[in-house]
Amino acid sequence: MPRKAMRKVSVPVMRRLPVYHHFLTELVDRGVERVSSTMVAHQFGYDPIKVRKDLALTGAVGRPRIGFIARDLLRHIEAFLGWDQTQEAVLAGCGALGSALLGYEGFSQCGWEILVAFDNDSELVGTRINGKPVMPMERLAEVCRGMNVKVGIITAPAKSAQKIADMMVDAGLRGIWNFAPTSVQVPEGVILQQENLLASLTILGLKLKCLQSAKKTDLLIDE
Amino acid sequence: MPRKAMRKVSVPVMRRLPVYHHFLTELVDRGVERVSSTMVAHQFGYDPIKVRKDLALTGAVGRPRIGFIARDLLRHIEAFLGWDQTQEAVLAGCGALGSALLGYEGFSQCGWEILVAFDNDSELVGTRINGKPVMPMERLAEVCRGMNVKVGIITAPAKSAQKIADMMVDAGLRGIWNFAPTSVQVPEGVILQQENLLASLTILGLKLKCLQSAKKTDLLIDE
DNA sequence: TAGATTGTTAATCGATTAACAATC
DNA sequence: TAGATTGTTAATCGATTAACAATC
Repeated sequence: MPRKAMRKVSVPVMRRLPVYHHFLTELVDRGVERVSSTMVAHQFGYDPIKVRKDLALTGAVGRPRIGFIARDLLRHIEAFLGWDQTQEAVLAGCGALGSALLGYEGFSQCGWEILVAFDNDSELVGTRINGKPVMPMERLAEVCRGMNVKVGIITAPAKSAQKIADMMVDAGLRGIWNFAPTSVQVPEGVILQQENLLASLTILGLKLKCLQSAKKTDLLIDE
Repeated sequence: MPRKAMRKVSVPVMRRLPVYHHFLTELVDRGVERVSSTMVAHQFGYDPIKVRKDLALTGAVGRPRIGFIARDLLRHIEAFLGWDQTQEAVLAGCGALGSALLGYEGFSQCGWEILVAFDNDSELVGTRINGKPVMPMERLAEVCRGMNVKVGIITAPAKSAQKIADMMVDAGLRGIWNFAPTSVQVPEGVILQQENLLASLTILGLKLKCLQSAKKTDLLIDE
């Protein structure tokens, strides 16, 4: 096992690494064997030094003048992001968004698998959505404990989000990914990842407005 | 019209304001009339000074000892985020995720409306999904120009994302919100907002791993 | 070799946090 | 009034950027 550097990892870095990974995968698929930080940086308009530091975090080692071996770099990023290990989750709320996530093929790319979905709708319970069994909400704790799952995804309406989060915490889940457009409270020791689609759309709208009328508007910094 | 402060707005601020807005809306619905930065900060575990600065950006003015009038603050946030004006978009790719977005009620909260959806599937063309008409992809440019729409949402598979983005640019769109898990190139002057679900899930996984084995793991900074 | 790229150490820049006067 | 909260100005902290020696 390679010696891991004990360095701090910021959220921005964690957001960039998956993006690099995707780009590198495309390059490898096209037969490219060697990549440089400069090449990656240019693709995304980043500073090459920033990219080099990001990549260094993963433990990948490049060679001066040559750069990185693309496949090797990919493996390092995967190991760093935990994509080389299987991670399991359950999902609560089988509406349109929940169903979409149940069929999202991207998850398997990074080692995640949704094992079971839960819903209160008796029409759905017992069926399968994209191959995943749908069970009644009241079995959540039992199933999660039985399968030793630690992550739950909430794709239910806003008004039931807190109740579901409470059930998940009671079921021993330690990480919750919330798509419901509402703030949810979890106790200390439980990680809450809030997905905020409205924020993304709002940022797009603001950047656009800024671009269109450069005089009166506020300056926007992009990531 | 209130005098607007010409201050820089960072992406983190733009992400926090919608969250504050949601919380404040809940408070107002419960009959609360006055809120303080401290109250908001406590809800999200933020520094009160940070919240105060964020709120100050919107132009809202509070009173010492009293705080802000909740309704007034909401209006300022809405105006600042552009949520008080109608913004229109089209969507390309009516798969599970696209359909989910077409029915996402959150958009109307912040003034956005998806006018039309596009898809290549002749089974879908001519139907309506959640009330939105589905049209063939080749009509994209014509419809966008006719309706003067400037924002497009890509919810198509990764492999067709670039082609759709090119079509959108050709159709005169100035902002693209891409859900396809692939990097898309757009010319200068077009805003690209990349939605990266895998990054969010990866961050959750990393935080969880960090929490569980605090000794060997790297330090993670949360937002 | 020459030149490009890595990786590290220092400098900059900006966001967050602290300190404090003003005010209701 | 006393005390809490605002808003502003200064200090800190951390991420990004720059500089540069090492190396293939």
